[in-house]
Parts: sequence; structure tokens; C-alpha cells
Amino acid sequence: MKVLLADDHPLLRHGLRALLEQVAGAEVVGEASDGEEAVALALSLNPDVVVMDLVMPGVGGLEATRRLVDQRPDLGILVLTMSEDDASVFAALRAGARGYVLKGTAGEDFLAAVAAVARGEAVYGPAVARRIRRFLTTGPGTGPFPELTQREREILDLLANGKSNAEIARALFLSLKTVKNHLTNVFAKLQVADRAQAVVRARQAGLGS
Amino acid sequence: MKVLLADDHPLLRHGLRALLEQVAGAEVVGEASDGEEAVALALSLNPDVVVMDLVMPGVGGLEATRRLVDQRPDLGILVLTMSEDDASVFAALRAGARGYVLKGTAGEDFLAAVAAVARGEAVYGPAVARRIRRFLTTGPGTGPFPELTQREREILDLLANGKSNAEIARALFLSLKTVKNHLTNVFAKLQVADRAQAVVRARQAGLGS
DNA sequence: GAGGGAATGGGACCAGGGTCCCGGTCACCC
DNA sequence: GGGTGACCGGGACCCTGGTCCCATTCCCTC
Repeated sequence: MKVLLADDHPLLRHGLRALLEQVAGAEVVGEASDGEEAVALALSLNPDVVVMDLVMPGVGGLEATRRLVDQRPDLGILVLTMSEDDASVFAALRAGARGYVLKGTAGEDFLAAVAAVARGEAVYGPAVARRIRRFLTTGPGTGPFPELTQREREILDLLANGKSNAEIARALFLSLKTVKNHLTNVFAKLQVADRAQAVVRARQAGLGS
Repeated sequence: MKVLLADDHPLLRHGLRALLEQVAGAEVVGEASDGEEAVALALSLNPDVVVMDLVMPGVGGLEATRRLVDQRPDLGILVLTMSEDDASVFAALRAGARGYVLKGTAGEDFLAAVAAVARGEAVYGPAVARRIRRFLTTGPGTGPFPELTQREREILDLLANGKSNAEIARALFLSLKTVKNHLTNVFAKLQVADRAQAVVRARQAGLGS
């Protein structure tokens, strides 16, 4: 099983290589630090699996995945990323990645995912699986504020970044009135008096950037 | 040299351990995956250096750093961060970290930083070094936002906890007008438009509870 | 003593934020 | 079919928040 590593963090590449080399039959045939390099190395080294970071300088993992899948449809690509957001998950899957693992997963789970992708299977980490299930069920699942609706959470997230009502309205293509109405509900559910307190609560819960 | 690793990413911990174990005299005595665990292990294992990630589930690296420095002022804490953004790095240093390295740094540089922190030195990147110098040269203004006056910082701190103008006025025995006037100055100095954005900035810098 | 900045307030003004109440559409479920 | 809830929006209303003036009192420094 030949593996190609593509990640712009030397430390992380080192960890992956150390992990993979413990496994009999696994061999790290190359390392790339950006998407361009990843595509070139994958085409020349013919690995069974490419472990691909999404965020890399220059050509990112998403674009590299698209190019590789275009030329080698059977190549297994395991996307490895920090971000857990819905957009990334589905963008990666649409691009043709066969697996999606968060960087926070345990070593054994990661190795199992690499092996599975090499065998042609598709795997997702448990965290992402939960995320997908939540996304599919759409219900007010296990978010930071489960009592909020989807829309209310979107608005709160923008609020947590200091956006004004008008900016939120523009960002979500809503009327100013709708934003204010939603926020009134959010404040009630969070049991806060105004937007400033809501920002405090939201950022305590890890929202915002 | 005894090292404790605190990061919620097993893969990254693995990479760091592999790196450190190449060095004679270095020993990874423990691994923690959140701030709570990091504090407990550091107090029981007595390492020379704690390599601390900032973003961890539950008690984050910032709070863990504060608690550790409180109990073991001489303990070297090396913060490991994704990005070099001013607010978080500065907050970490304010919490008592003796250095920080980006996750993207090369292995040798990372090892050098760990060794330096173990020796009691402090290591910072050029961007932070500039900021530190400015912070120190602006005298014992002590805290983020050196451009603010003492009173303005007090008010901003209350604001960062979601207090209204009236509440701030009562808390500080001031007129409502005075609070508003001070806040107008604070907003100008922080280059934000309103209190919500000020809350965001303040909490990014580690203010508030 | 003159100057400047920090701190404290007042007056006037008004835009944005927030509330309450109302209407409608759509999807889902009993 | 009827009910419920999310989502979208309007009207009217009030008040906090924020700004731009202004003044006063300290205190520190030149």
C-alpha cells in the first residue's frame, strides 16, 4: 500500500509518516506541501492513497482532488482537514474524495481509514459522520445552542463576528425586519437582553472567528 | 528535558513525540488532549516544558496556561498555534506562555524553541517580538490595547461581559453620559463601529469572563 | 504659570436596535 | 382537512446607543 502525503505542515506530515510506517505493508512514497506538487507526485508515483489536506498555500486540496480524480478516477483520496463545516465536507465529496477524516481523530482510526480508502471503500470519521447525520436530519441537533433553529444559528454566528443587522440582512439576502425579528427570538432563547450580551454568550460557546 | 504535550489532535501529538524522541535528552512524559488534563498532568509529572495547543475542547490552552502559571511560575509553556493572529497570540503571552510556534514551522525550528523554553528563555516570532517591544515600551499599561487609558479599559472590560451603559455607569459610579463619552473614545481607538464589535475584539484579546 | 491629557459631565440630536402585533407561505404531521 | 412550526416580512413604536459639541476639575510636565 503506497501512500502519498499532501499537507503544508511539516509536523503533521511527520506524524502521519511515523504512524503509517508502523504498519506492515504501508509505505509513504512521497510528501507534497501544496496541491500542485500533490498532483504531480501522485501522477508520477502512482500511490494507492493520497492523504490530502484541504488548506494549503497556492493550489488547495480541493482543486488538487478534482484534478487527480479527473485523471485517475480510481485513486483513493482521503481528505484530512481541520475544518468540520458542512461546506467543506460536501465540497470534498463532490470533488471526488473517498474519505474525510478530521485531524483530531485517533491514530488507529486514521490508519483504518487509509486502509479502507486503499481498498476502494469510502469512510468518514465518526465526528464527520455525526455531522453528516445532523446535516441530513436538519433538526435542531447537538449544536452549541440546540434550542435555536438553523436560521437563528446562522444569524447568531454573524452577530458573533460583530456584524450589524443591515450587514446580516445583506449577507443572508433577508429584509432588515426579518433579521430583527429573528434576533428577538434568539435573545429570548439565550435569555439575554441585547446583541452585546448575545455576542458574549456566542463567543463563550465557541462561535465566531 | 521532560516534555508534556497538550493538543487535542492525536496525529499532531504523534508527530511531535516522534520529533522530540529523536533528540538525546528529550523525553515526552505525557500527553493531554484538553486543558483540564494538561493542568493535572503538568502538576503531577513536573515537566520542564509544556507544549500547549490553544484550541482544545473544554478548557482551552489559554485558561490552562493561566492556571499553570499561577501554580508553577517557572514552568515553561510553549504555545502551539495555527495562525499568527495578534489577538490570540498576545492573549497567550499575557496568560504567561513563554513562547509560541506556528504549527507550520519546520521540525528543527520547533525543537530549538522547545529547548530554549526549557532553558528558561522566551522565543517569539518577529511579528510578536515587535508587538512585545511596543507593549513593554508603552510602560506598565499592562494588558491588551495599550492605546486605551485605565478608565477606558475598565469600561471595555465591563462591556466585554455584556453590560449595558447604565449598568456600567452604576458599577463605576459614573454618569450615563460619561460612560457614553468614554465608549465613543474606545470605539475610535479600537477602530470598531459599535459595542457589539467591541465585544468581539475584547474577547478575542482575552478580556471578559 | 502655561499647556496637555485624563476624567467627568451636560445638551442636542438621530439612527439603529429591539419589541409587539400582525400578515403570509411552505412543509410536515396527525 | 386542520394544526404546528419555521421562515419571511410590514407597521408602529420606544429607547438605548452613539456622536458632536461644550464645560469643568485634576494632575503632570515643561
